[in-house]
Amino acid sequence: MSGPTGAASSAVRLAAETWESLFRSQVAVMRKLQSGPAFKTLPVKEYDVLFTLSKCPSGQLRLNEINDKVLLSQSSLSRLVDRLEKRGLVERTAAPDDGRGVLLSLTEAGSELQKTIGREHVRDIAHLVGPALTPEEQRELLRLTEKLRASVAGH
Amino acid sequence: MSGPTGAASSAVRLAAETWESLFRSQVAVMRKLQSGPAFKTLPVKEYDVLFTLSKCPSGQLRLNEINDKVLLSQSSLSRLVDRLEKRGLVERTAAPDDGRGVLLSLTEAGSELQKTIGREHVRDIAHLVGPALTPEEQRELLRLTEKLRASVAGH
DNA sequence: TATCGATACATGCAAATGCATCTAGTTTGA
DNA sequence: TCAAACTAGATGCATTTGCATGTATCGATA
Repeated sequence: MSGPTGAASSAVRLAAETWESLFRSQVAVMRKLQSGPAFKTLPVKEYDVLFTLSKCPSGQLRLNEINDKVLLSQSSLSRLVDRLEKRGLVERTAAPDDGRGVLLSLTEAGSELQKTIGREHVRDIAHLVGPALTPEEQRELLRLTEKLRASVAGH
Repeated sequence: MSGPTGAASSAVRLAAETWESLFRSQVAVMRKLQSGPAFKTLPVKEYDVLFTLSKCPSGQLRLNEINDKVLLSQSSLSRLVDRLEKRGLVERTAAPDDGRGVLLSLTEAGSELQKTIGREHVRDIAHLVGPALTPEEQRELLRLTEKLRASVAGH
């Protein structure tokens, strides 16, 4: 048996290995997904913004809310939205309650494109994840990652 | 009860939601990690290459092997290695068995820097993951993500 | 063994990204 | 109530990234 130091160190090691495994699995899956034909017309990061908007009940999100969901700097998101707007897929609106804020919403074309890519994307995901894990395992993975995300978000 | 179509669609939905949750948790954790002081001196992606080399038993890896672990195009990795080499952290060597190949290895300075950053990085991970999940949950998450990664890798 | 396709890595170049900074609007508190 | 500190988002600029392509080597086949 190791003493307290050994126990603490093994807890640290477990956390590190868990994160490493989560990260590498994300890389492996993402690599496959983004190489699919669905993302020839629109990069994954841009699709992700359309997707996030499509899932939001009000249909509108502040840029800083979107920024929380995406691994991009504030300025990069601003310019990514520029590109989406130039393509007519999203619309910027002044936030009614905050003069500094910008609300983003999907245009009709943006919504259509999201659905089109989304259908294929979801199929690709199912082909990768479905054979890898049983439904119970998927539910458990969903639960654990959601728990982790919630804990980290509440920093 | 829904018929076969309903069952299939719910399996697809579960896979999609699982992936979405895995992805968002990765984003949340990575965001925290990369904003830490450990990565002021070296970007996370560059650290990841040093780390990968440090874990490899032979101490040498082919560029294409590293490329499998990292979410970067081949050309981006090539230039990332240029930067590491310019800083004296890694060394390129011709692969003995394949005239096209390049072996990468850590220099002494690279190994030192990896250890220094790594110690702090591991601590940061433990502070994020440790409070979020019990050790059993972490082990299960590790198992599930590794199973997923292995399945996806074997395409 | 000469040829043709595939693989490993590098490089030119246009596009995307992040840092620092700017502007404008909001909140705080003396 | 007004100045100072703070927040949301945009922009200049240097760095990083990916796509397309180039060069060299490898492997299979005829």
